[in-house]
Amino acid sequence: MANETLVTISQRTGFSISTISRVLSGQAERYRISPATVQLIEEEAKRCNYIPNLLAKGLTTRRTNIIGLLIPSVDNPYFANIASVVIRQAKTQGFTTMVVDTMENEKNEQQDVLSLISRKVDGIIIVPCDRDPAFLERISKHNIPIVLIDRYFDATSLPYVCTDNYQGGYEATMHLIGLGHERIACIQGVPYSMPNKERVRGYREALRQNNLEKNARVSGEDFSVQNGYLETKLLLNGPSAPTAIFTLSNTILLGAVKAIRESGLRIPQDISIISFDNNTYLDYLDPAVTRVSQPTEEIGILAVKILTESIAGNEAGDAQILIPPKLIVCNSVSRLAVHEK
Amino acid sequence: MANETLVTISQRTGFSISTISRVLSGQAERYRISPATVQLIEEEAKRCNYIPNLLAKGLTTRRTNIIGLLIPSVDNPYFANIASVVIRQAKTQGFTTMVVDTMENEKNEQQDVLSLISRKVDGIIIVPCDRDPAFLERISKHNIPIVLIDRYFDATSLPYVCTDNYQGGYEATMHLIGLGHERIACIQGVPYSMPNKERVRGYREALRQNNLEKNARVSGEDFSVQNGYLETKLLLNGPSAPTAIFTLSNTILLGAVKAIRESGLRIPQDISIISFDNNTYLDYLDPAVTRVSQPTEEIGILAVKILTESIAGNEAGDAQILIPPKLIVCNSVSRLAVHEK
DNA sequence: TAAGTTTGCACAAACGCTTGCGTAACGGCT
DNA sequence: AGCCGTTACGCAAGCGTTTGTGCAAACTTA
Repeated sequence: MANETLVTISQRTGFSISTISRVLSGQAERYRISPATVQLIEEEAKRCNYIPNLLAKGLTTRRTNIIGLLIPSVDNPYFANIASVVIRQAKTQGFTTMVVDTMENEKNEQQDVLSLISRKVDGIIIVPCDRDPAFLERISKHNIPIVLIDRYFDATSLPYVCTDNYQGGYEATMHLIGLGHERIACIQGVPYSMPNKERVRGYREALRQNNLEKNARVSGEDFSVQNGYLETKLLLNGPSAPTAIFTLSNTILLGAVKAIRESGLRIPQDISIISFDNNTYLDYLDPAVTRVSQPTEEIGILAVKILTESIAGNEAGDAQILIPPKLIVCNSVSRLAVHEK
Repeated sequence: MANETLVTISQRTGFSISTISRVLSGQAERYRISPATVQLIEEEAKRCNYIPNLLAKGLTTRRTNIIGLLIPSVDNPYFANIASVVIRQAKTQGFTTMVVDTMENEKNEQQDVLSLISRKVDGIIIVPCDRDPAFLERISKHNIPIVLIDRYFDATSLPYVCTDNYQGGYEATMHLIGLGHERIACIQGVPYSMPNKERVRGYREALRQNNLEKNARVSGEDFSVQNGYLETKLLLNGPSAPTAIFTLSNTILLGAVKAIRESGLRIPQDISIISFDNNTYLDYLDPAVTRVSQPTEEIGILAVKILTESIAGNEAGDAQILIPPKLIVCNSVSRLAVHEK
């Protein structure tokens, strides 16, 4: 009872394989198969639980309706969220998604991309962790569409959909300044990564516009809880401690919160904090954390849209899109009285 | 430069397709291909960037080295974590994972399973959301291995790897009782789901062993924040409010915390709380939440192991395994003085 | 009724790979 | 010289589809 194929149905109904194929793939009228025949074949297919072999179909049609999604860590809620959106959105377009976890390792990334190509995915959506676009650009020439998300490269023609990290950094900092803060420290993640660079650029620009550039303090080296913790310790114990800290990711935030609590300081009375990345739990911290929320939903949806268009041959494929983030204001930032400055 | 195949390599090297195939799939010595030939072919393959077509390979070998993973919600950190483990573990065994989000919908689930079978996955790991195992059992007869995780069915021979939810419910409740609590309310999720039933059973058994069964109070109807919020409101405003609340999931917990805060009560001084599910953020709530942590790592690893064994033909395939959870003690439960009882 | 048109389907090649079997060439042995 | 065992590879079938083309039979039309 296991493997029904077009052949077995053909034998049992007496029609040729091609007729069966056309009926079962909805091409009946295009090939003028009579309604009677169609019904016979469809009934038999149903009866014997025919399941088409998509490998064979893919081999001949050169289309698999699979898109590959590569992300650095499925375990990170931010990426999991994006994956969730992409999977759902792809499904509405008739695509199945293969999710690969590159573990933030460029070696893995290259290997995984090749593996997906081997599997003949129709297109690839990727959060690149390589510093160099060369590999992906080469792949892209192989006429397989690629869309970058969350991170992009400086001088590349690869299409991307990302948060406008510059604006996020800028708005967060302006928010702090607007409430009277002047000594604002920024704890960053991986310094060379594009999102990080842009966030820092926004931070600096906001300071500059308010003649505070001399107060700029950027430290930190990766997107880890540990990093947030250590850098915060240093800030709190150093000279002229900041009145506010801007953490560039949710992980860094957690480390910062831990360090602040250990020091006995209260948020926001003694020190204010603002962060990048959104998360349900941030509403349940005490106090709820003011943050820059990235438009994951829009990113996922747009990426799929661009990719599927490109797969369909419509060259909307070279879109390079930045989506503005949203500032979610909660209670982790205090308004400073003038004398406190 | 696009599509190199065995044929093109064959033409350029002058060797037959079969020879190329055997060399490139490491079967060279088994078929006594001379070292000189091997080197020639391998060099040419490298030079022209040959990428094997796994569709074709799958068609002939009837093995794809893909496993399908179906989970109810990629967006839920608990499931995302499991997915992460499965993907990583599967990769070490040479398998790629196709992740599908069933959105907690049994109709989707069936459709998704069929789709994966169409794609000729070698096996399936699934968090079932159907109440009835009939469909999966039928599929399983189709000689495609299936392993259930996180949830299982009562009277089925399908292999599974799950948390020992009974023990989790029992230990959490015993922990509360041990600290002097006697009025312990339990807010549950979907009542008929196996994990929920088992957790409640453990809760009741702990009460019973301490002659507190008359105090048992189980309410709630699904694993949502909303549910946790509403049920907690009811509990706090009802007669003889509990001294402790046991929430059966992280989502329910969040709702409960919100309700408690709104009521002005303090945790744990005024009311204690303990929850199911682990999450980094729980350490950063104030206070950090005492919780029953599910062994996601072990579940994922074991599930992959059982599945791959079964795929390999070794009938370790009918394992049914419960793994004990771990109690993580934080500060959300107070010790009650005797007179407070 | 002959010629032309339409209807309804079958043939067979192709997709890229694996694999059982066959066999030519060569060397060693008697 | 004849026989045999290796060595080193090639042949061709088959996996389950799709799809361009071909072709009888039926139906029109004049």
